Amino acid sequence: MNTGAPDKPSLEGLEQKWAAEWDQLGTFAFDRSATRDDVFSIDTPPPTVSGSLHMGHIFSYTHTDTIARYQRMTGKTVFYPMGWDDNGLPTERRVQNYFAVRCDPSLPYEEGFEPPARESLGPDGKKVKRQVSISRPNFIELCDELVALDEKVFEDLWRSLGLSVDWSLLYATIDERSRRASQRAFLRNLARGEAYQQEAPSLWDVTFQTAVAQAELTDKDMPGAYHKLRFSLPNGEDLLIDTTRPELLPACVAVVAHPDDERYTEFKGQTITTPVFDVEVPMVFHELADPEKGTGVAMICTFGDTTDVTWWRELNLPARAVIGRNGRFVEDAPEVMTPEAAERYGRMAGKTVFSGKEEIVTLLQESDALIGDIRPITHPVKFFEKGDKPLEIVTSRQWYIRNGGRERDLGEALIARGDEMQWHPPYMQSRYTNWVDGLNGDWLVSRQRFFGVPIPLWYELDESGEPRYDAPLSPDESLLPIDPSTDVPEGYTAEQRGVPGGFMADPDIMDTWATSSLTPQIAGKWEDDPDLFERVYPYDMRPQGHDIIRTWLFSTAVRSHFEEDAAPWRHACLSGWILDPDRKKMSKSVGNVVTPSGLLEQFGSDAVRYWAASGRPGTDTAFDEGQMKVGRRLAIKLLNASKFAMGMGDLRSALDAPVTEPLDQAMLARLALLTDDCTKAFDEFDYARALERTEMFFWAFTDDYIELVKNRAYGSRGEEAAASAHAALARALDTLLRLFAPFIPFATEEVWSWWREGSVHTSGWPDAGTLRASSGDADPGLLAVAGETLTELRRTKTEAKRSLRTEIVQATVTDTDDRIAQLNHVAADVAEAGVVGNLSTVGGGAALSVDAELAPEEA
RNA sequence: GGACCGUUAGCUCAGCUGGCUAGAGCGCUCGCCUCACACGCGAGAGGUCACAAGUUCAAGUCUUGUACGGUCCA
Repeated sequence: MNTGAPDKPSLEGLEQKWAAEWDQLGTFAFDRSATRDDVFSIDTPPPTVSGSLHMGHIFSYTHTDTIARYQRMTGKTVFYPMGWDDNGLPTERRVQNYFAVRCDPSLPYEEGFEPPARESLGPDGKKVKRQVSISRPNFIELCDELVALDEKVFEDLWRSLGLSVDWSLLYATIDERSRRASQRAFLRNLARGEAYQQEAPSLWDVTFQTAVAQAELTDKDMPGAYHKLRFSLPNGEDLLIDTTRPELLPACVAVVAHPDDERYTEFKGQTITTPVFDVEVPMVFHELADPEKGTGVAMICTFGDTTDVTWWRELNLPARAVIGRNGRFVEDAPEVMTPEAAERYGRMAGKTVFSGKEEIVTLLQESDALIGDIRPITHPVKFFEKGDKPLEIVTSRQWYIRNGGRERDLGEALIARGDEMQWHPPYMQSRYTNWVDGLNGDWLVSRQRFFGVPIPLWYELDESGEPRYDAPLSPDESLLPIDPSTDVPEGYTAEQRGVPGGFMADPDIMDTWATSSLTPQIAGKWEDDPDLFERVYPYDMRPQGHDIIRTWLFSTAVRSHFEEDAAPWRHACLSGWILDPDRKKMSKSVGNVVTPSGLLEQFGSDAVRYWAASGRPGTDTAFDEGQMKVGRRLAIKLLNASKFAMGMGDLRSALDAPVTEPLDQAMLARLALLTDDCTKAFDEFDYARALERTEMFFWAFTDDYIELVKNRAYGSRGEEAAASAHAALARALDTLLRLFAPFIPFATEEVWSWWREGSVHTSGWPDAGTLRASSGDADPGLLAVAGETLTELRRTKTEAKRSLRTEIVQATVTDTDDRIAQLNHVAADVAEAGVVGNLSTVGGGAALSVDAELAPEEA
C-alpha cells in the first residue's frame, strides 16, 4: 500500500481492516501444488461449536498460530485447517433444545421437515416444551443448520483473533466427509480384525443409557457406607462380610478371599449361604481380594465394580444381573432363588439403586443379618465424565477396537509410536506412555445414543427373526456414508427390514472419539483426494490440551497405527490451562469466565495474543489483564517507533545502503544474534522464548538505540553518518517487524504497509547471515556499553531532578580498559544522546562510573 | 498408592549444556510535557533462588531426600 505513516497511528480497527485484506488476497491459502517437503501441516483441534469459546481456546489457538505464521515465513506452505466438532452429546442436547426435536433412528426420513421450534420458540413466539421425534438424517440436517449459525460466531472470533487458517479447508465432524471417513476406517478395522463385537459386561451410564469407554471415566469421591452382613457357613457358623453395596446381595455369585489368608483357606470348596435370599454360593480365592479390607472376605456380585468383572471372568462364575439398563432393579428375581426368596426380592424390583439399598437394609434387619452399625465412609466412585450418576456395569453387546489393552504386543507398538513423535514439552510423553501401559481393556466404540456417526452395518434375521451377529452385512465403501436405519443392504429391499429372513440395522452409533481420532484423515481428505492426503500426511504438528492425551491423542495414534502404519504427526504440542487469578482452572461453573470477544475489543487482538504467547508450551498460565495491557503498549510502541524511524529519512531506499558507523553495525550484529535465538526457539516450538527475546531487544532498541542515533540521523554529523543510521534503522525495522509478525500480526502488517509491498506474513523470515554481513562483523557489545553509559548520564540528571534535555557541560566516564575501548567507538553518539558538551573517557577503572557537570538551571 | 510438573522480588514469570555482582515486566517510590509515543519517558528501592544433605575449584542450575502446591492415573 505504501501510504506512509499516519499522523496519529492507532490500533483501532486494524483487526477488521487486515482480516478482510488477508481474506481477499488469500494470504494464508494453502498451495496444494507444493510437495510434502515444502508443506507444514497442522492437525488443528476442532472446537465444540455447541459450546462457547473461552479464554483457553484463545490461549492455545494463538500458540498454534504463532507457529503457523513462523513456518509460513520460513517458506513453507502451511496446511492449517479449521474444523467444527458437532458430533456428540453436547450438540445432540443443543439441537434438541433449539429445535424441540429428538432423534429416533427407527423413524423414516421426512422430506422438507419443519422443526416445531427455533431458539426453543415456536412460530407463535412461545417456548416449545414437547419434543418431536425425527429420523437421524433429519436430525443431522438440523444439526447442519444450527452449526452454520454457531460457526459464524466462531469464525468471526477466529478471524478477529488473527488465526491464519485457510478457511477453504473447513470441515465439521458430523459432515458427510467426516462420516464417510469414520465409517470407512471402521469397516477397514473390521475387515482386518481390529474391530470386533462382544457380549460382555461394560460400564454403563444409566442417565444417558449408553456404554462408556475407559477413557471417558472419572473418579469422584462419594459418600458411601460399610454394611456388615452375616453369611452362613455349612456348619451353621457365621461368616461376616463388609460391603458398600448391600443392594447387590441378590446378584451375589460367590464370596472371595485372598489365597494366602489363613483365616479363610480352611473353607476352600465349601458352600456359603447368603442372607435374606438363602442362595448357596462357592467360597473362592483370588489375589485381588484384600485381606486388609473389612473382614478380608468380599462378596462377588454381577456386577458391582470392575474387580467383580475380573473375578467373574477369571473364576468362571455365573451371571446374575439384577440392575437393568435404566439403573433399576429388574423385575425377575435370579432363577436360583426359592419362591420365598424371590418374593423378598420382589420388594426391590423396579426400584432405583438408591431405594433398593434402603429396602435391602430393611430386609437384612428382618433376617437379623445386618451386624452392628452402618459405617459411613467416603470412597472414589466411577462416573462418566459428562454424567452425574455413578456408573453401573451392565452386560450388553458392544463393538470394540483393539488398542493394546488386552494385547501386550500391540500396546508396546503403540507406546513405540510415541517415540516417533517429538513432544513439546518432552515430559508429556510419559502421560501417553503411562496411559497406554495402564489400559486394561480394548476401546469400546459403540454408543447406544441416537445422534452421531452410525455403525455402518446390518444383520441378517433368521427364520425366527433373531439377528445373526456373527456375519454382519457391510456396505461397499463407495456407498459411504450410509445410515443403516434408512439405507438398505445390498440384495435386500426396504420391505425386508425387521422381517424374519430379512435384515435389521445395527442400532448404535460410534463414540465421538472414533470420528475425532481421524481428524488427520478428514482434514486431509483421505481417499476422497489421495493426492492432497499425500502432501500433508503424516502431519507436522498436532496441537492440543494435555487433558485429552488419553482420548484424542491416543485414539488418533491407534487409528494411524492401523491405517497408515505410522505415527500421525512429527510433533505433539501440548498446551496448558488458563487459570483464574486464584490459580483455579477457569470454568463456566465457577462463573469466572470472561468473554474473549470483549477482551479482544478492549485490549485489541495483538494485545491478547501477546498475553497468550507469553504462556510457555505446556505451562498452565494465569489469566492476566495486566499482560494484555503490556501487549497493547508494545503494539502501540511499535506503531510510534516505526513512524518516528520513518521520519528520520527515506528508509525504503536506505534498505540496501551501506552501514558504516560502529554503533549501527553493533546494533545489527546484536540483531543477528537475536534472529538466531528466535529461529532456534521457533524450531523447537518455543514461541514464548522467541517473543520474550524479541521484546527485550525491541525495548532497548527504542529506549537506547533510537535515542543514540536520532541526532545523527537528522544530519548532525554529516550526510554519510546520517545515511548509515538510515540504513541501519531500515534493516532493524524490517527485521523487527518480521520477528514480531507471528505474535502481533495486525500492528506489524499495518506498519509494513506504510513502506513495503505485500504482506509481512509472506515476506520471509529474517536471515541472520545477511544482517551479520551488513554489520561488517562488528562487536555487538558496543550497543550495550553505549546504552549503559547513556543510562549513567541520564541518572545524573534524574538525581538532580532536572529534565533529560539539560545539557551536561562536561562529563568524565571511567570504566575498565576494555569497555572504554568499546565506548570510544561510539562516544560521539553517546555524547549527543546525553546532550554532553565535552565527553572524556578514562580507562583503568573497576566499573562504569560517570562524573558530570550539569549546566546551571535557568532562572 | 503410582507417575509427572512446579516452588526464584509483593504479583506474573525468565534464567537452555553448572561459570563474573541472580534478570524482566507489573505493582511500588521519586522525577520528567526530552522535535514518535502522557496509552508516554527517565531513575530507584525490592530476593538466604522452599528446606536439608551430597557431587564439584564453582550449584538457582546436577544427585538424593523432605515439605508444600498442582495435574494425570490407580
